[in-house]
Amino acid sequence: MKSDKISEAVVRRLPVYLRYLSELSQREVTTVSSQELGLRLDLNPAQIRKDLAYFGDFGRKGIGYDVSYLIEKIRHILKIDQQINVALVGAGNLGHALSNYNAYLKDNMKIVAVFDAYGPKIGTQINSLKVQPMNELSESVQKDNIRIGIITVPDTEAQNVADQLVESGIEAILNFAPTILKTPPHIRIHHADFTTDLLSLAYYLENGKDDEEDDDK
Amino acid sequence: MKSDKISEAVVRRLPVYLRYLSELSQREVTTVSSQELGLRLDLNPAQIRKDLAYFGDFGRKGIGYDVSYLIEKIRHILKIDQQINVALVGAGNLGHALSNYNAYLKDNMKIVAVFDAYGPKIGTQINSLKVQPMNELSESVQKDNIRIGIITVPDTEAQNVADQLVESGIEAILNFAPTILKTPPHIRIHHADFTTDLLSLAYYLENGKDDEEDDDK
DNA sequence: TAGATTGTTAATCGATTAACAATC
DNA sequence: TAGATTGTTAATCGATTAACAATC
Repeated sequence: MKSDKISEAVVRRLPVYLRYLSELSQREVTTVSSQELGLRLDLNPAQIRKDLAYFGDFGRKGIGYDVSYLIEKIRHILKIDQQINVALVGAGNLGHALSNYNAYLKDNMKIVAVFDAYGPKIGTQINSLKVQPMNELSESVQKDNIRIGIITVPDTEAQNVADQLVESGIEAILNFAPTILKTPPHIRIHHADFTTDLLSLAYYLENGKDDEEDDDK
Repeated sequence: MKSDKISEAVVRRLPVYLRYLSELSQREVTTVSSQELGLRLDLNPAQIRKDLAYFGDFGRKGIGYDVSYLIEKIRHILKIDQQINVALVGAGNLGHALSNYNAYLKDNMKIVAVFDAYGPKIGTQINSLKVQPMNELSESVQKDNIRIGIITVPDTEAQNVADQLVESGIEAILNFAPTILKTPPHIRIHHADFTTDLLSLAYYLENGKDDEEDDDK
Protein backbone atom coordinates (compact mmCIF):
# COMPACT_ATOMS: atom_id res chain seq x y z
CA MET A 1 0.00 0.00 0.00
CA LYS A 2 2.50 2.66 1.19
CA SER A 3 1.65 6.11 2.49
CA ASP A 4 -1.74 7.56 3.40
CA LYS A 5 -1.77 9.16 6.78
CA ILE A 6 -0.96 6.55 9.39
CA SER A 7 -3.19 6.48 12.42
CA GLU A 8 -1.81 6.76 15.90
CA ALA A 9 -3.19 3.34 16.80
CA VAL A 10 -1.04 1.77 14.11
CA VAL A 11 2.10 3.57 15.23
CA ARG A 12 1.54 2.50 18.80
CA ARG A 13 1.44 -1.12 17.80
CA LEU A 14 4.80 -0.98 16.03
CA PRO A 15 6.87 -1.02 19.23
CA VAL A 16 4.79 -3.96 20.41
CA TYR A 17 5.61 -5.88 17.25
CA LEU A 18 9.22 -4.87 17.56
CA ARG A 19 9.51 -6.15 21.08
CA TYR A 20 8.17 -9.57 20.32
CA LEU A 21 10.19 -9.82 17.11
CA SER A 22 13.32 -9.09 19.14
CA GLU A 23 12.41 -11.91 21.45
CA LEU A 24 11.93 -14.23 18.49
CA SER A 25 15.23 -13.12 17.06
CA GLN A 26 16.97 -13.95 20.30
CA ARG A 27 15.41 -17.39 20.20
CA GLU A 28 16.79 -17.64 16.67
CA VAL A 29 13.37 -17.92 15.10
CA THR A 30 13.83 -16.68 11.56
CA THR A 31 10.29 -16.48 10.23
CA VAL A 32 6.92 -15.59 11.69
CA SER A 33 3.37 -15.34 10.35
CA SER A 34 0.77 -12.72 11.17
CA GLN A 35 -1.19 -15.60 12.64
CA GLU A 36 1.51 -16.41 15.17
CA LEU A 37 2.12 -12.76 15.98
CA GLY A 38 -1.57 -12.22 16.53
CA LEU A 39 -1.86 -15.20 18.79
CA ARG A 40 0.97 -14.04 21.01
CA LEU A 41 0.07 -10.36 21.05
CA ASP A 42 -3.68 -10.74 21.27
CA LEU A 43 -4.25 -8.98 17.97
CA ASN A 44 -6.13 -9.84 14.83
CA PRO A 45 -3.75 -11.21 12.15
CA ALA A 46 -5.46 -9.14 9.46
CA GLN A 47 -4.79 -6.05 11.50
CA ILE A 48 -1.13 -6.88 11.80
CA ARG A 49 -0.80 -7.47 8.07
CA LYS A 50 -2.59 -4.24 7.36
CA ASP A 51 -0.47 -2.28 9.82
CA LEU A 52 2.73 -3.51 8.24
CA ALA A 53 1.47 -3.09 4.70
CA TYR A 54 1.08 0.65 5.29
CA PHE A 55 4.85 0.88 5.23
CA GLY A 56 5.78 -1.61 2.55
CA ASP A 57 5.60 -5.20 1.40
CA PHE A 58 7.61 -6.81 4.13
CA GLY A 59 6.20 -10.31 4.01
CA ARG A 60 6.26 -13.21 1.58
CA LYS A 61 3.09 -14.90 0.52
CA GLY A 62 2.87 -18.46 1.69
CA ILE A 63 5.86 -17.94 4.00
CA GLY A 64 5.37 -15.08 6.45
CA TYR A 65 7.75 -12.38 7.64
CA ASP A 66 11.49 -12.66 7.98
CA VAL A 67 12.13 -11.74 11.60
CA SER A 68 15.42 -9.87 11.20
CA TYR A 69 14.27 -8.04 8.12
CA LEU A 70 11.06 -6.92 9.79
CA ILE A 71 12.94 -5.76 12.88
CA GLU A 72 15.18 -3.67 10.70
CA LYS A 73 12.24 -2.19 8.86
CA ILE A 74 10.25 -1.30 11.97
CA ARG A 75 13.28 0.25 13.57
CA HIS A 76 13.68 2.40 10.51
CA ILE A 77 10.02 3.38 10.48
CA LEU A 78 10.18 4.35 14.14
CA LYS A 79 13.36 6.30 13.38
CA ILE A 80 15.26 4.41 16.04
CA ASP A 81 17.86 3.17 13.61
CA GLN A 82 19.74 6.24 14.75
CA GLN A 83 20.36 7.13 18.39
CA ILE A 84 17.81 9.54 19.82
CA ASN A 85 18.83 11.67 22.76
CA VAL A 86 16.40 12.33 25.55
CA ALA A 87 16.34 14.82 28.42
CA LEU A 88 14.65 14.02 31.69
CA VAL A 89 13.21 16.83 33.77
CA GLY A 90 12.42 16.00 37.37
CA ALA A 91 14.96 14.10 39.43
CA GLY A 92 12.45 12.70 41.90
CA ASN A 93 11.70 9.08 42.56
CA LEU A 94 10.08 8.42 39.25
CA GLY A 95 12.73 10.28 37.30
CA HIS A 96 15.32 8.26 39.12
CA ALA A 97 13.61 5.02 38.22
CA LEU A 98 13.31 5.97 34.57
CA SER A 99 16.91 7.03 34.21
CA ASN A 100 17.98 3.68 35.56
CA TYR A 101 15.76 1.81 33.23
CA ASN A 102 18.10 0.89 30.47
CA ALA A 103 15.36 -0.72 28.45
CA TYR A 104 15.34 2.03 25.86
CA LEU A 105 19.04 1.73 25.33
CA LYS A 106 18.84 -1.30 23.13
CA ASP A 107 16.20 0.68 21.22
CA ASN A 108 18.59 3.56 20.66
CA MET A 109 16.85 5.89 23.07
CA LYS A 110 19.23 7.42 25.55
CA ILE A 111 18.70 9.78 28.44
CA VAL A 112 21.69 12.08 28.14
CA ALA A 113 20.77 14.83 30.59
CA VAL A 114 18.75 15.26 33.78
CA PHE A 115 17.33 18.53 35.06
CA ASP A 116 15.64 19.71 38.22
CA ALA A 117 14.43 23.04 39.53
CA TYR A 118 15.03 22.19 43.14
CA GLY A 119 18.34 23.62 44.38
CA PRO A 120 19.57 20.83 46.65
CA LYS A 121 19.15 18.22 43.91
CA ILE A 122 21.35 20.06 41.48
CA GLY A 123 24.81 18.66 41.12
CA THR A 124 23.86 15.30 42.62
CA GLN A 125 24.62 12.25 40.56
CA ILE A 126 21.94 10.14 38.94
CA ASN A 127 23.25 7.11 37.21
CA SER A 128 26.44 8.75 35.91
CA LEU A 129 24.58 11.93 34.97
CA LYS A 130 24.89 15.13 36.96
CA VAL A 131 21.57 16.82 37.69
CA GLN A 132 21.59 20.22 36.01
CA PRO A 133 19.66 23.39 36.81
CA MET A 134 16.81 24.36 34.48
CA ASN A 135 18.65 27.37 33.11
CA GLU A 136 21.07 25.04 31.36
CA LEU A 137 18.28 23.27 29.52
CA SER A 138 18.38 25.20 26.25
CA GLU A 139 22.11 24.97 25.93
CA SER A 140 22.16 21.22 26.58
CA VAL A 141 19.35 20.57 24.13
CA GLN A 142 21.33 22.30 21.41
CA LYS A 143 24.71 20.92 22.33
CA ASP A 144 23.64 17.32 22.90
CA ASN A 145 21.12 17.20 20.09
CA ILE A 146 18.28 16.31 22.47
CA ARG A 147 15.01 15.77 20.67
CA ILE A 148 12.66 14.32 23.28
CA GLY A 149 11.88 15.49 26.80
CA ILE A 150 10.47 13.37 29.61
CA ILE A 151 8.55 15.22 32.30
CA THR A 152 8.55 13.68 35.77
CA VAL A 153 7.90 16.78 37.86
CA PRO A 154 4.82 17.38 40.07
CA ASP A 155 1.71 18.26 38.09
CA THR A 156 1.81 21.85 39.30
CA GLU A 157 5.14 22.30 37.52
CA ALA A 158 4.43 20.25 34.41
CA GLN A 159 3.05 23.00 32.18
CA ASN A 160 5.86 25.32 33.10
CA VAL A 161 8.45 22.67 32.33
CA ALA A 162 6.72 21.83 29.06
CA ASP A 163 6.91 25.48 28.03
CA GLN A 164 10.62 25.50 28.73
CA LEU A 165 11.16 22.29 26.80
CA VAL A 166 9.30 23.71 23.83
CA GLU A 167 11.26 26.92 24.09
CA SER A 168 14.51 25.00 24.09
CA GLY A 169 13.66 23.40 20.78
CA ILE A 170 12.59 19.91 21.77
CA GLU A 171 10.31 18.10 19.30
CA ALA A 172 8.36 15.69 21.48
CA ILE A 173 7.41 15.18 25.09
CA LEU A 174 6.59 12.16 27.21
CA ASN A 175 4.57 13.49 30.11
CA PHE A 176 4.22 11.53 33.35
CA ALA A 177 2.43 14.29 35.20
CA PRO A 178 -1.36 13.97 35.41
CA THR A 179 -2.09 17.13 33.47
CA ILE A 180 -3.18 17.92 29.94
CA LEU A 181 -0.36 20.06 28.59
CA LYS A 182 -0.96 22.94 26.24
CA THR A 183 1.71 23.11 23.56
CA PRO A 184 2.10 24.30 19.97
CA PRO A 185 0.78 21.87 17.35
CA HIS A 186 4.18 20.87 16.05
CA ILE A 187 5.09 19.36 19.41
CA ARG A 188 4.14 15.73 19.82
CA ILE A 189 2.95 14.78 23.28
CA HIS A 190 2.38 11.34 24.71
CA HIS A 191 0.83 10.71 28.06
CA ALA A 192 2.29 8.14 30.37
CA ASP A 193 -0.06 8.81 33.22
CA PHE A 194 -0.55 5.61 35.15
CA THR A 195 -2.91 7.12 37.67
CA THR A 196 -5.49 7.16 34.89
CA ASP A 197 -4.80 3.50 34.19
CA LEU A 198 -5.03 2.62 37.84
CA LEU A 199 -8.24 4.51 38.54
CA SER A 200 -9.99 3.20 35.45
CA LEU A 201 -9.00 -0.29 36.58
CA ALA A 202 -11.18 0.12 39.65
CA TYR A 203 -14.24 0.51 37.45
CA TYR A 204 -13.93 -3.10 36.39
CA LEU A 205 -13.80 -4.54 39.90
CA GLU A 206 -16.74 -6.54 41.07
CA ASN A 207 -19.10 -4.52 43.16
CA GLY A 208 -18.21 -4.89 46.83
CA LYS A 209 -20.70 -6.53 49.17
CA ASP A 210 -21.07 -3.23 50.99
CA ASP A 211 -22.49 -1.60 47.88
CA GLU A 212 -26.17 -0.95 48.44
CA GLU A 213 -27.54 1.01 45.50
CA ASP A 214 -27.61 -0.08 41.86
CA ASP A 215 -25.29 -2.62 40.41
CA ASP A 216 -24.72 -1.53 36.88
CA LYS A 217 -23.41 -4.82 35.67
CA MET B 1 -29.47 7.21 28.96
CA LYS B 2 -28.15 4.73 31.61
CA SER B 3 -26.70 1.32 30.95
CA ASP B 4 -25.65 -0.20 27.60
CA LYS B 5 -22.18 -1.61 27.68
CA ILE B 6 -19.74 1.19 28.36
CA SER B 7 -16.69 1.33 26.14
CA GLU B 8 -13.20 1.34 27.54
CA ALA B 9 -12.50 4.71 25.97
CA VAL B 10 -15.30 6.23 28.02
CA VAL B 11 -14.10 4.69 31.26
CA ARG B 12 -10.59 5.93 30.66
CA ARG B 13 -11.79 9.48 30.36
CA LEU B 14 -13.58 9.42 33.71
CA PRO B 15 -10.40 9.78 35.78
CA VAL B 16 -9.39 12.66 33.55
CA TYR B 17 -12.65 14.42 34.26
CA LEU B 18 -12.32 13.65 37.92
CA ARG B 19 -8.89 15.13 38.16
CA TYR B 20 -9.84 18.43 36.62
CA LEU B 21 -13.05 18.60 38.61
CA SER B 22 -11.02 18.18 41.78
CA GLU B 23 -8.88 21.07 40.72
CA LEU B 24 -11.96 23.18 40.10
CA SER B 25 -13.35 22.17 43.46
CA GLN B 26 -10.18 23.28 45.15
CA ARG B 27 -10.46 26.62 43.43
CA GLU B 28 -14.01 26.75 44.76
CA VAL B 29 -15.57 26.73 41.32
CA THR B 30 -19.05 25.31 41.85
CA THR B 31 -20.31 24.84 38.31
CA VAL B 32 -18.78 23.85 34.99
CA SER B 33 -20.09 23.33 31.46
CA SER B 34 -19.09 20.63 29.02
CA GLN B 35 -17.77 23.46 26.89
CA GLU B 36 -15.31 24.58 29.57
CA LEU B 37 -14.30 21.02 30.38
CA GLY B 38 -13.68 20.30 26.72
CA LEU B 39 -11.60 23.40 26.30
CA ARG B 40 -9.36 22.52 29.19
CA LEU B 41 -9.09 18.81 28.49
CA ASP B 42 -8.87 18.98 24.71
CA LEU B 43 -12.04 17.01 24.23
CA ASN B 44 -15.22 17.58 22.29
CA PRO B 45 -17.98 18.90 24.58
CA ALA B 46 -20.52 16.60 22.97
CA GLN B 47 -18.32 13.67 23.82
CA ILE B 48 -18.09 14.72 27.44
CA ARG B 49 -21.86 15.12 27.72
CA LYS B 50 -22.36 11.75 26.10
CA ASP B 51 -19.81 10.07 28.34
CA LEU B 52 -21.49 11.37 31.47
CA ALA B 53 -24.98 10.66 30.20
CA TYR B 54 -24.17 6.96 30.03
CA PHE B 55 -24.26 6.93 33.81
CA GLY B 56 -27.09 9.30 34.59
CA ASP B 57 -28.43 12.81 34.19
CA PHE B 58 -25.81 14.69 36.13
CA GLY B 59 -26.14 18.11 34.54
CA ARG B 60 -28.72 20.84 34.44
CA LYS B 61 -29.85 22.28 31.15
CA GLY B 62 -28.89 25.90 30.76
CA ILE B 63 -26.59 25.65 33.77
CA GLY B 64 -23.98 22.95 33.44
CA TYR B 65 -22.65 20.47 35.98
CA ASP B 66 -22.35 20.96 39.71
CA VAL B 67 -18.69 20.29 40.42
CA SER B 68 -19.01 18.60 43.81
CA TYR B 69 -21.97 16.53 42.74
CA LEU B 70 -20.20 15.34 39.60
CA ILE B 71 -17.07 14.46 41.56
CA GLU B 72 -19.14 12.37 43.92
CA LYS B 73 -20.87 10.62 41.03
CA ILE B 74 -17.70 9.82 39.12
CA ARG B 75 -16.03 8.54 42.24
CA HIS B 76 -18.95 6.23 42.75
CA ILE B 77 -18.90 5.05 39.15
CA LEU B 78 -15.20 4.30 39.38
CA LYS B 79 -15.86 2.50 42.67
CA ILE B 80 -13.33 4.65 44.46
CA ASP B 81 -15.84 5.90 46.97
CA GLN B 82 -14.55 3.00 49.04
CA GLN B 83 -10.87 2.36 49.71
CA ILE B 84 -9.28 -0.09 47.32
CA ASN B 85 -6.23 -1.98 48.48
CA VAL B 86 -3.38 -2.63 46.12
CA ALA B 87 -0.36 -4.91 46.20
CA LEU B 88 2.86 -4.01 44.49
CA VAL B 89 5.11 -6.78 43.21
CA GLY B 90 8.65 -5.78 42.40
CA ALA B 91 10.59 -3.62 44.82
CA GLY B 92 12.99 -2.22 42.26
CA ASN B 93 13.43 1.40 41.31
CA LEU B 94 10.10 1.75 39.62
CA GLY B 95 8.24 -0.06 42.37
CA HIS B 96 9.92 2.20 44.84
CA ALA B 97 8.87 5.29 42.94
CA LEU B 98 5.28 4.09 42.68
CA SER B 99 4.95 3.23 46.33
CA ASN B 100 6.09 6.72 47.21
CA TYR B 101 3.64 8.28 44.85
CA ASN B 102 0.82 9.16 47.15
CA ALA B 103 -1.28 10.49 44.30
CA TYR B 104 -3.70 7.59 44.47
CA LEU B 105 -4.25 8.08 48.14
CA LYS B 106 -6.63 10.95 47.73
CA ASP B 107 -8.37 8.72 45.21
CA ASN B 108 -8.77 5.95 47.75
CA MET B 109 -6.24 3.68 46.17
CA LYS B 110 -3.69 2.44 48.64
CA ILE B 111 -0.66 0.24 48.27
CA VAL B 112 -0.86 -1.89 51.39
CA ALA B 113 1.77 -4.54 50.63
CA VAL B 114 4.98 -4.89 48.66
CA PHE B 115 6.48 -8.16 47.44
CA ASP B 116 9.70 -9.23 45.83
CA ALA B 117 11.23 -12.55 44.82
CA TYR B 118 14.78 -11.45 45.39
CA GLY B 119 16.06 -12.60 48.78
CA PRO B 120 18.16 -9.62 49.86
CA LYS B 121 15.27 -7.21 49.27
CA ILE B 122 12.94 -9.08 51.55
CA GLY B 123 12.46 -7.50 54.93
CA THR B 124 13.77 -4.11 53.80
CA GLN B 125 11.53 -1.16 54.37
CA ILE B 126 9.82 0.69 51.55
CA ASN B 127 7.90 3.67 52.67
CA SER B 128 6.69 2.16 55.94
CA LEU B 129 5.94 -1.15 54.27
CA LYS B 130 8.11 -4.21 54.78
CA VAL B 131 8.97 -6.05 51.57
CA GLN B 132 7.49 -9.54 51.80
CA PRO B 133 8.49 -12.77 50.05
CA MET B 134 6.26 -14.05 47.27
CA ASN B 135 5.04 -17.02 49.26
CA GLU B 136 3.14 -14.66 51.54
CA LEU B 137 1.22 -13.17 48.64
CA SER B 138 -1.94 -15.27 48.84
CA GLU B 139 -2.28 -14.84 52.55
CA SER B 140 -1.87 -11.08 52.37
CA VAL B 141 -4.32 -10.74 49.52
CA GLN B 142 -6.95 -12.51 51.60
CA LYS B 143 -6.14 -10.87 54.88
CA ASP B 144 -5.79 -7.31 53.62
CA ASN B 145 -8.57 -7.51 51.06
CA ILE B 146 -6.23 -6.65 48.21
CA ARG B 147 -8.03 -6.41 44.90
CA ILE B 148 -5.49 -4.94 42.48
CA GLY B 149 -1.92 -5.92 41.78
CA ILE B 150 0.77 -3.74 40.27
CA ILE B 151 3.58 -5.53 38.46
CA THR B 152 6.95 -3.81 38.38
CA VAL B 153 9.23 -6.79 37.91
CA PRO B 154 11.48 -7.45 34.90
CA ASP B 155 9.59 -8.63 31.82
CA THR B 156 11.02 -12.13 32.13
CA GLU B 157 9.24 -12.47 35.48
CA ALA B 158 6.02 -10.67 34.63
CA GLN B 159 3.96 -13.62 33.40
CA ASN B 160 5.00 -15.72 36.36
CA VAL B 161 4.05 -12.97 38.80
CA ALA B 162 0.76 -12.42 37.00
CA ASP B 163 -0.06 -16.10 37.41
CA GLN B 164 0.61 -15.87 41.12
CA LEU B 165 -1.50 -12.76 41.45
CA VAL B 166 -4.37 -14.46 39.68
CA GLU B 167 -3.94 -17.53 41.84
CA SER B 168 -4.07 -15.41 44.96
CA GLY B 169 -7.47 -14.07 44.00
CA ILE B 170 -6.66 -10.61 42.72
CA GLU B 171 -9.23 -9.08 40.34
CA ALA B 172 -7.19 -6.67 38.27
CA ILE B 173 -3.59 -5.98 37.29
CA LEU B 174 -1.67 -2.90 36.30
CA ASN B 175 1.33 -4.18 34.38
CA PHE B 176 4.44 -2.04 33.92
CA ALA B 177 6.46 -4.79 32.29
CA PRO B 178 6.68 -4.68 28.51
CA THR B 179 4.91 -7.98 27.94
CA ILE B 180 1.46 -9.04 26.90
CA LEU B 181 0.21 -11.10 29.83
CA LYS B 182 -1.97 -14.13 29.37
CA THR B 183 -4.63 -14.32 32.05
CA PRO B 184 -8.15 -15.70 32.50
CA PRO B 185 -10.90 -13.51 31.02
CA HIS B 186 -12.29 -12.38 34.37
CA ILE B 187 -9.02 -10.63 35.20
CA ARG B 188 -8.81 -7.04 34.02
CA ILE B 189 -5.40 -5.97 32.80
CA HIS B 190 -4.17 -2.48 32.05
CA HIS B 191 -0.87 -1.73 30.48
CA ALA B 192 1.29 1.05 31.78
CA ASP B 193 4.17 0.41 29.49
CA PHE B 194 5.92 3.68 28.83
CA THR B 195 8.55 2.16 26.56
CA THR B 196 5.79 1.82 23.97
CA ASP B 197 4.89 5.47 24.45
CA LEU B 198 8.47 6.53 24.17
CA LEU B 199 9.29 4.51 21.08
CA SER B 200 6.16 5.55 19.24
CA LEU B 201 7.08 9.14 20.03
CA ALA B 202 10.19 8.79 17.90
CA TYR B 203 8.04 8.09 14.86
CA TYR B 204 6.77 11.65 14.95
CA LEU B 205 10.19 13.27 15.01
CA GLU B 206 11.26 15.18 11.96
CA ASN B 207 13.46 13.13 9.72
CA GLY B 208 17.08 13.74 10.61
CA LYS B 209 19.39 15.32 8.03
CA ASP B 210 21.37 12.12 7.87
CA ASP B 211 18.36 10.25 6.56
CA GLU B 212 18.99 9.37 2.93
CA GLU B 213 16.23 7.14 1.64
CA ASP B 214 12.55 7.99 1.45
CA ASP B 215 10.93 10.56 3.62
CA ASP B 216 7.45 9.30 4.22
CA LYS B 217 6.05 12.59 5.35
C1' DT C 1 -38.44 36.35 27.91
C1' DA C 2 -33.67 35.50 25.92
C1' DG C 3 -29.48 33.00 26.50
C1' DA C 4 -27.17 28.98 27.85
C1' DT C 5 -26.46 24.34 28.04
C1' DT C 6 -27.95 19.71 28.64
C1' DG C 7 -29.26 14.91 26.89
C1' DT C 8 -29.93 12.41 22.78
C1' DT C 9 -30.60 11.25 18.01
C1' DA C 10 -28.66 11.21 13.56
C1' DA C 11 -24.57 11.80 10.61
C1' DT C 12 -19.88 11.17 10.06
C1' DC C 13 -15.74 9.44 10.54
C1' DG C 14 -12.26 5.97 11.44
C1' DA C 15 -10.63 1.58 12.84
C1' DT C 16 -11.12 -3.39 12.91
C1' DT C 17 -12.21 -7.65 10.81
C1' DA C 18 -13.53 -10.85 7.07
C1' DA C 19 -12.76 -12.58 2.75
C1' DC C 20 -10.15 -13.78 -1.09
C1' DA C 21 -7.18 -13.44 -5.21
C1' DA C 22 -2.31 -13.62 -5.79
C1' DT C 23 1.67 -16.24 -5.09
C1' DC C 24 5.39 -18.44 -2.60
C1' DT D 1 0.61 -29.63 -7.21
C1' DA D 2 -1.41 -28.60 -2.52
C1' DG D 3 -0.99 -25.81 1.52
C1' DA D 4 0.12 -21.61 3.59
C1' DT D 5 0.06 -16.92 4.02
C1' DT D 6 0.42 -12.37 2.27
C1' DG D 7 -1.57 -7.75 0.67
C1' DT D 8 -5.79 -5.51 -0.17
C1' DT D 9 -10.62 -4.65 -0.93
C1' DA D 10 -15.07 -4.77 1.00
C1' DA D 11 -18.03 -5.27 5.09
C1' DT D 12 -18.63 -4.39 9.73
C1' DC D 13 -18.29 -2.41 13.78
C1' DG D 14 -17.63 1.29 17.02
C1' DA D 15 -16.49 5.85 18.40
C1' DT D 16 -16.70 10.77 17.66
C1' DT D 17 -19.05 14.84 16.31
C1' DA D 18 -22.95 17.73 14.81
C1' DA D 19 -27.35 19.25 15.47
C1' DC D 20 -31.29 20.36 17.98
C1' DA D 21 -35.42 19.95 20.94
C1' DA D 22 -36.04 20.34 25.81
C1' DT D 23 -35.54 23.22 29.63
C1' DC D 24 -33.22 25.74 33.28
